[in-house]
Amino acid sequence: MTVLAHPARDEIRIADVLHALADPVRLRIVRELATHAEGMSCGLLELGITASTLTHHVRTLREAGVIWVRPKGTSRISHLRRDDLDALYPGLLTGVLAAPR
Amino acid sequence: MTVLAHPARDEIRIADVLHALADPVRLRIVRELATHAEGMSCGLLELGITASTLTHHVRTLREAGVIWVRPKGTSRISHLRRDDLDALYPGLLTGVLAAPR
DNA sequence: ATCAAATTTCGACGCATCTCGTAGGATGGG
DNA sequence: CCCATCCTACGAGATGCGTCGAAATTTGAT
Repeated sequence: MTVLAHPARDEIRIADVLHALADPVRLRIVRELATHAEGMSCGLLELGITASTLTHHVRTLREAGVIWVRPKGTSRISHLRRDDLDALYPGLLTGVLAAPR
Repeated sequence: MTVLAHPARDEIRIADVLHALADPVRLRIVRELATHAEGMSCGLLELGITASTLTHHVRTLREAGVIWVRPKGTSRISHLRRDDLDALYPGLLTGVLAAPR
């Protein structure tokens, strides 16, 4: 893959973001990334899924505008687009991350 | 139907709420209900769907814990569970409703 | 150049979901 | 009691989604 496509802030749509967050696996990824502001490789997470499934979820989050993904060596470093999401939907991310269940 | 089942506050799960909000039609319903604190019949909304499809969406929102539904005559009055959602996920509803797109 | 590690792509499989039409129940008015 | 209105239940069709395995790709190290 040459370049990873990310939506600009003004291209992010709330329905896509909500759909991206609605999956249990992706929600776990987002929670983990929220605790790693510097970014991290999602492949290091213990998610109980195969690598190909992880690729699918990371792409879903990226294309929805929830995370940034940049190559680093053979890995991909992901991190939350907290600034963009907070600007577009103030309180949404906070509310989701604060969820007791 | 005898009684409409609603999850108690502590039974509401974030994944269900996000899934319920992730559908365009349901998001429109939630936006409309947000402007009618006194509640309203969703059948009055111009959503471009059939009655049976509306029933499906209203049930999805109800079972996820997003709305209350109570019978009134031949209609069902729906209203947002804003207090419960704000208590569980402070900021989430605000962020969703503030969404420009 | 060769090899190993991380990730992606592709095809496929179930399962869920959104949609509708039709039929049926519940409520209120006459 | 009859009927109109609102909503629900059921079945069905089309689509979408999460998952996997196998093969291919990319990058860095030896």
